[in-house]
Amino acid sequence: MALAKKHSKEDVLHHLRHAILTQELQPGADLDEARLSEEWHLSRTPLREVLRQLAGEGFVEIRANRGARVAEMSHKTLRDFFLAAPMIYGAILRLAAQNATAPQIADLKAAQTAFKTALRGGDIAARALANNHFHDVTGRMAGNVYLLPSFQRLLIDHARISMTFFRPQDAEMAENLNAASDQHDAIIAAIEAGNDDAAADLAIAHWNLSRDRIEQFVMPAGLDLQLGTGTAPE
Amino acid sequence: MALAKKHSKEDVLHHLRHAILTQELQPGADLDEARLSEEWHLSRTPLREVLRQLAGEGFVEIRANRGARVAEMSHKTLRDFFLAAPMIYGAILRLAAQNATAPQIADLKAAQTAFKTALRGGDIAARALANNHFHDVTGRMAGNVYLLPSFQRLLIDHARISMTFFRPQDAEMAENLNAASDQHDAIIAAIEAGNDDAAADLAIAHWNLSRDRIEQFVMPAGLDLQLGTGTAPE
DNA sequence: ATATCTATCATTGCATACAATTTGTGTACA
DNA sequence: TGTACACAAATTGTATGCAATGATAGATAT
Repeated sequence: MALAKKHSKEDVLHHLRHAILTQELQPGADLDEARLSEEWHLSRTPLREVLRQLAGEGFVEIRANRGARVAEMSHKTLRDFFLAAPMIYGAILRLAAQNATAPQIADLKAAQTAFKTALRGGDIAARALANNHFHDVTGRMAGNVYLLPSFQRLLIDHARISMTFFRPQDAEMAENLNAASDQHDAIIAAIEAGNDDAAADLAIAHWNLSRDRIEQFVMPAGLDLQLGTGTAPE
Repeated sequence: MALAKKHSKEDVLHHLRHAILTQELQPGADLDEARLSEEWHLSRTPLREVLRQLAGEGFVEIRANRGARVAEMSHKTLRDFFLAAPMIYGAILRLAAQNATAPQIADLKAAQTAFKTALRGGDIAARALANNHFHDVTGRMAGNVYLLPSFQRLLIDHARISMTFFRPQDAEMAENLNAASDQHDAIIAAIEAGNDDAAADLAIAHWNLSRDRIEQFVMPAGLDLQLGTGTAPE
């Protein structure tokens, strides 16, 4: 897996980021320096620096003398998330519509194409990563150094939350995803037209859709069975 | 200066943060690993980790194979700053008013007392640090993990911009500072009363005041002399 | 005189060895 | 049986030496 000698530090960074975004490494998972350094054929010194950098980006948390763990997610996290997301994302998309350059718009379209491909492909992790990349591009379009740090953290947990709350069997959820894809298309159109009001509105709508998806999961319709009986009531 | 063996890593962190906030270390200044490690009696390994951590917090920038520098500030920075600040800070103060606990309010009052003392003391750097601490406390009151990263970056450059654009001789600027102090008092009152609308409004007003102070500096009234003559016109 | 190539120097990056801290386990004693 | 203490093991933190990379200056050729 990890034989390339040259950029192995970057490789670890990318791998860990992906693994955390896709929940291959779950929140709270222990990141052992010694194990990782063996696994990636890298000494502990640069590996510790990688973990420090990931901590700065919000992927992991480091406690003194107690090592690194994948950043936790709690109930409070969800609330904080949906409180902050519409505002930050609205601002990002508004600025993106104002400032996007032609090559950036090309990037965004490519990201959306990849997202649609991933949608058809059915690999949940690939979807989450593609979606993450789409939004990441909008962040760079906005180009505001003060907004970016919060936005990036939102994107991390957006991916993780999606992975947590996604039920592949559910038809309603599939429909929801198609709606999300359509919104991406609308977002691209608004940005390309430089219509910042429309872009900001779409941001809100997009996050509301996410919220609906999660509400479906957190507060499902009650099971139509009584515990311990194994038969439907009445 | 640095003889305590025990927490020297933390010491370096604090020192560098302060030095950067007060512009003792100016934007773009080179941070040499070897020099710092001698100066603080610490080997290069932990010192590099300190620099990595500061990079994550937005104090410094690291370029591969080319070392660390104090984070730059450009013209664009100022624009980005005043674009993002009212929104983020408004949100922070709104949440602070909703969520502040009694001990946090006590902290905030203590911070404001210290700020007033610093105002009278006349040490510009001390003022900037005291002001920074006041706002930092409001950030913790808000307690939203997604908003905090952007807020902290705003605070870093708020301190640095203040240090850059402050003219101690100017009477108008002294008056402006008193107004800022009064706003701090009003902010405390709004938070203590749990009045989130008022807190959010005060946030906007507070940043507008900052903007006025900087506009005075960036766009001063033209000098009443003609270049090259040495005499007043007319 | 200018430009380019090369050799040397300074600085950063990585690996290994060692020290310190924390965690886990066993045992003695109430 | 439960608690406290002490020792052992595992893991993190730090120091130092060496390798690799980028900057600088000098020499040579055009």
